[in-house]
Amino acid sequence: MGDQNSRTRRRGEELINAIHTAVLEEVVEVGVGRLTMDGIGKRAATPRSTLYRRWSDPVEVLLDALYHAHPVEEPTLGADDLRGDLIRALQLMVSWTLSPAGRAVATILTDPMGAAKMSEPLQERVFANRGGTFTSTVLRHYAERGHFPAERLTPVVTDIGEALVVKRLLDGAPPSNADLADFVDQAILPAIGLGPA
Amino acid sequence: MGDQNSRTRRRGEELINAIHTAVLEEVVEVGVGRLTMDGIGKRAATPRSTLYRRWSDPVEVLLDALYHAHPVEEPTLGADDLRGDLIRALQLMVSWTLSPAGRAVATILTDPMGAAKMSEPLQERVFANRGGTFTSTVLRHYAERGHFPAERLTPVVTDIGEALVVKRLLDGAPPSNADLADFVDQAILPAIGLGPA
DNA sequence: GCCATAAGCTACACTCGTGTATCTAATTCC
DNA sequence: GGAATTAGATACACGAGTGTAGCTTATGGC
Repeated sequence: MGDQNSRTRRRGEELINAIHTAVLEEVVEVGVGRLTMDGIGKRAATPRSTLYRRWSDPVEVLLDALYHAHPVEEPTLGADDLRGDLIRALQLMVSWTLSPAGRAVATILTDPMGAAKMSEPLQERVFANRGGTFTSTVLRHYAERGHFPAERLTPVVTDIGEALVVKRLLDGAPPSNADLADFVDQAILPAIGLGPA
Repeated sequence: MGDQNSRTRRRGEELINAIHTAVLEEVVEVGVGRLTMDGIGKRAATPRSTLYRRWSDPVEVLLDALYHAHPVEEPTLGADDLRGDLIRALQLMVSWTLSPAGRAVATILTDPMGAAKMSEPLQERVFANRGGTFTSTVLRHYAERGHFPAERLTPVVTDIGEALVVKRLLDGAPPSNADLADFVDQAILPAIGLGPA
């Protein structure tokens, strides 16, 4: 007995993954401003000295974790199903936002100091992959195929879906699939002239 | 010379106002998580002991400041000008959001710890005054007078304007009046069936 | 003008996070 | 199985923020 604590000493990838997981959890809980090597170390059950061997400060650890997180998926396009594709694009956005990396990014972007310190590296890594907003990919596709007048595709219109999702998330209640369908039916589709009226 | 530092010793209201101003500035700069008695005291040029005589911790100071801040204005209703009233309601929202108290509230709501600790007292104070969202007051008024079908007035529709404003604010670019007009013309009005199409 | 009130100032012990340094011991490569 | 590597465990001095306490001194009411 008593050999459980020493039987597994994590190394390399395994250890780093544990640390990455720990930072992402930690930042969501305390915010970027209160991110500390101590907190990360305790959560990952590793001494600070191990952290300092690789990173110089908590923000470096966080950036590294985000860099290694899974990238954002691209919305997939169905065949002639604008409404369905819009809903799926918003579902994609919601599920990413609720993932550890997504929650961490949200925490950073809304932090007074975090946004200033980290927005540049974040832009490159997290947002460069998808070329714009989630719904705009879908909307552009169907506008090009003449499903609705292309002049309706303004910056405001491509923001509507994401804006409604963000507002619900800020209110603390992640939108359900039914909510997303309402966003599409009651806000986005009317805005491109395909409303029920 | 040398009597400038002792000529004015602030007392009562004057001192408290200075402290309130200081907390609101401080919280916007560092966030709720990093709010300290020390920081507030330095910004207000008053020793910590004076703060502790009145409040027990930084969050108490902040809540007190918000409690004494000017409340949110109600949107005023013009005569038969739905579009103009909607734009004015959003202007009201933007200007409040950019005020010291508004910025402080935004910082609190998006802070991981702040939201949990303070949302209840905040709800009562800041949001109780206006019965809902900025645009919904306007929309309800015109729906009751038959300017558009009342069944279009869903929770989603009353959120559109606020959601777009919030998204722009999060992006770091407060919407101009022209932007607000676009929100109304391209998103809200179409959603209630009064679009250009 | 006197005096109670309350602000300004300073010091103290305490906690928490920081970097760094040093030592021990588990893993892995050869 | 031996050696190099690298995680784990302390320990340390340092700075920042915390509450508290005590003293000094403007200020305003009487």
